[in-house]
Amino acid sequence: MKEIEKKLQFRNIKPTSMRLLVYKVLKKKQKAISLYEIEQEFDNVDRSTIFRTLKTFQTKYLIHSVDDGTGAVKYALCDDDCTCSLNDLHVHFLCNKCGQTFCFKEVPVPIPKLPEDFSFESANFVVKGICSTCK
Amino acid sequence: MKEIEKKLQFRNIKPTSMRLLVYKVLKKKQKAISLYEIEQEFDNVDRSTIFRTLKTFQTKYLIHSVDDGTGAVKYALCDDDCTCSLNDLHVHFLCNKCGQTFCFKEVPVPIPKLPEDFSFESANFVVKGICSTCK
DNA sequence: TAACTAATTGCAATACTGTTGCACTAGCTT
DNA sequence: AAGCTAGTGCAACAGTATTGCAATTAGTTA
Ligand SMILES: [Mn+2]
Ligand SMILES: [Mn+2]
Ligand SMILES: [Zn+2]
Ligand SMILES: [Zn+2]
Repeated sequence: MKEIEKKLQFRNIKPTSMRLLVYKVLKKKQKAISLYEIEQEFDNVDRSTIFRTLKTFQTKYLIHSVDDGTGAVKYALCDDDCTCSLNDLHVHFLCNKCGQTFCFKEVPVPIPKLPEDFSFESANFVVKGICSTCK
Repeated sequence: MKEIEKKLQFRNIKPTSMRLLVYKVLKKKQKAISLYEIEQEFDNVDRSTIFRTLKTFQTKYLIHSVDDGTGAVKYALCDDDCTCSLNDLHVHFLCNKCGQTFCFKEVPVPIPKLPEDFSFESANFVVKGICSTCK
């Protein structure tokens, strides 16, 4: 338990009870999940509180977000040493069957050759298909 | 002018005046643009009509869509021989400065090696940076 | 041509996600 | 204890996408 508090403190986030709860949900899921999904995990927690918690987490590089095209942004825990820079970019996978979104942290985003004078700053690469469970 | 009508008919789309107008806007822009941007090009055209026009176009592979993370889906013309299959997938580029979204039709989406038992069906690859104009 | 039919369009209402203002509270500091 | 600050809850709002339904148009048949 202290474990989680340390993780937050390491990222300069005051470990309030709400934040610990949200963190635990993200930890438990081990996937990228939406604000709505997090909300469903609780009985009486306000959406905007979760929303602001996620913003805080993201600013401090505790989590990153993915837009998988389903309409809702999804969030997942970063690795301990993540700074959400180019090196930390990885491929995400949306299962067309179950709708779950996976972090493929071991699959880096390939950097394609761009036309002259277009610079690369970041990227969102979402692969869609069928996941191993739904196969 | 007949030119455009033929393009629509070739895709089995009845070339109504609304549809010709929407097509012409997409043609003129030569970029991926949102429903809202298309709406702005006209004085008195209903949003839902444009919306349904785009759905029709997309179903018939006349256009494809990109979710670039800006909140609004963007649409761009397909090539004549496009069937929106794996071969037709290409990289899109969102300029962080001007917000415009470009189709890089000559840059195919790289297919990364996925973990065991995850299948590839399609992908959305959006690169973000500064475009050649904003540079 | 008149009547009939199906597709298209316009208008209004709604859903869904994300975002903000503001008041209240809990916890820390002096 | 009083004051200060970050965090929280509630409600309202914004932006985009989507739908129901009635009105219109285009095409077809008698
Ligand atoms: Mn991830
Ligand atoms: Mn494109
Ligand atoms: Zn699945
Ligand atoms: Zn630009």
